[in-house]
Amino acid sequence: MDQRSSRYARIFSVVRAIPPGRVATYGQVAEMAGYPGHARQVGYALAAYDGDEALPWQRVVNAQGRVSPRAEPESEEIQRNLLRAEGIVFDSTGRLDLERFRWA
DNA sequence: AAACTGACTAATA
DNA sequence: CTATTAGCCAGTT
Repeated sequence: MDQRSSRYARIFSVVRAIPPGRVATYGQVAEMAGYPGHARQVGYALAAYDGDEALPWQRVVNAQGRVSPRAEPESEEIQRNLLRAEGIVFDSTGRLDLERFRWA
């Protein structure tokens, strides 16, 4: 993907702005990017991410404070690993405290 | 051009 | 707690 999709560009911009040790929900990113209600589009944007540019995609979780399942089952563990390394704590059910870690 | 497919969410039952 | 419904949009077939 490239600049053709201005939507994606703005979404990535917001994701890149999430500070370490914090997380944001898809809906939150969409809203901050200027697309309220387009939470799904945020997920699609990340799914289309090649890996070229630096992007902390792991800091984006769903509204339940959980890592959304995707094609690769192992990537879920990778994501939680990255977040734990930043100080995020998951409970026994694999859920994190949004009230505490959510990026305002 | 039409149909399918997904890293989502909030509301309702 | 699970299931269903409806909004949303871009890339692929």
